[in-house]
Amino acid sequence: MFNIDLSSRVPIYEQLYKKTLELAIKGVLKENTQLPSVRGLAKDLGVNPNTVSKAYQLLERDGIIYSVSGIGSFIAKINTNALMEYAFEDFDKAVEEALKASVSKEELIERIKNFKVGNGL
Amino acid sequence: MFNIDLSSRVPIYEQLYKKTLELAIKGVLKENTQLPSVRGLAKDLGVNPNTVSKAYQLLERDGIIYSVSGIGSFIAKINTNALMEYAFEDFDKAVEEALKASVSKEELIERIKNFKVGNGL
DNA sequence: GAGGTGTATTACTACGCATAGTACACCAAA
DNA sequence: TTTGGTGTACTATGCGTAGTAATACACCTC
Repeated sequence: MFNIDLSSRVPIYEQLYKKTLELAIKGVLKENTQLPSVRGLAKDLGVNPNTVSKAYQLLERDGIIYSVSGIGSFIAKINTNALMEYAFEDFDKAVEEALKASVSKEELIERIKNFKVGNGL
Repeated sequence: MFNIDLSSRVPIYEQLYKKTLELAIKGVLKENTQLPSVRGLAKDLGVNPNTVSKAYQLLERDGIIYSVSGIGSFIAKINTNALMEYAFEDFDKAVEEALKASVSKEELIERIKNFKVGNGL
């Protein structure tokens, strides 16, 4: 559920943040669903509890989850539109870069149409 | 010509790499065009010569430029198709991520059509 | 009380980016 | 030949961030 890439240059806590957010957007994790405990998830992933804690704190700061001391962490009431905007964040940047590199909108659209999932790497 | 953002979290040498490649793709820098000298560009940008050197060495490794000791660095013979593939690298990643986050291709295409340059930040 | 939860703190290590300084080999032009 | 510019190489250092390690505390449930 929370696959992360330890060898990636993207920080672990950031991967956890994104993954959780992604699952929330997709609806896999619904409101009030309890997340794995800080220590439990850390053990599962083979990372330090502090790292998981950091991800959870960022998620709470941004209103994606809420944490209750002594109880656990849970998915918060979700504003779908706001979350969707987040989902477009990296996409917009990439589009901007491509356009600056003199790639036309039509080319980008064509590329999306022909896009096969699993191209990566 | 070589605007870079010193406060960005993207390494300077990587910004230089991308910027040079972008200019090569756009045709602003044509084959055999001489690039600024390592020391000269470093002074202009207010960075260390080693940093510029690193960018140039990566560019040479990837066949974007060629360097001649005692002379300078120049834009190499360009395989436009290959360079174009590079231009799509980040874009493809972003599309992949968006699709994984259950955003439809149609939504992405619509977003590109409505995209206004200068959205960023 | 025991054991689970989130939270906070301090110290430490590891790594990559960047700087600083120096040195060498090469080439072109005065 | 000398001078000054070029790329290249090397070592050392500083610095910020990520991550680990080890505690400790407060809270809740059973």
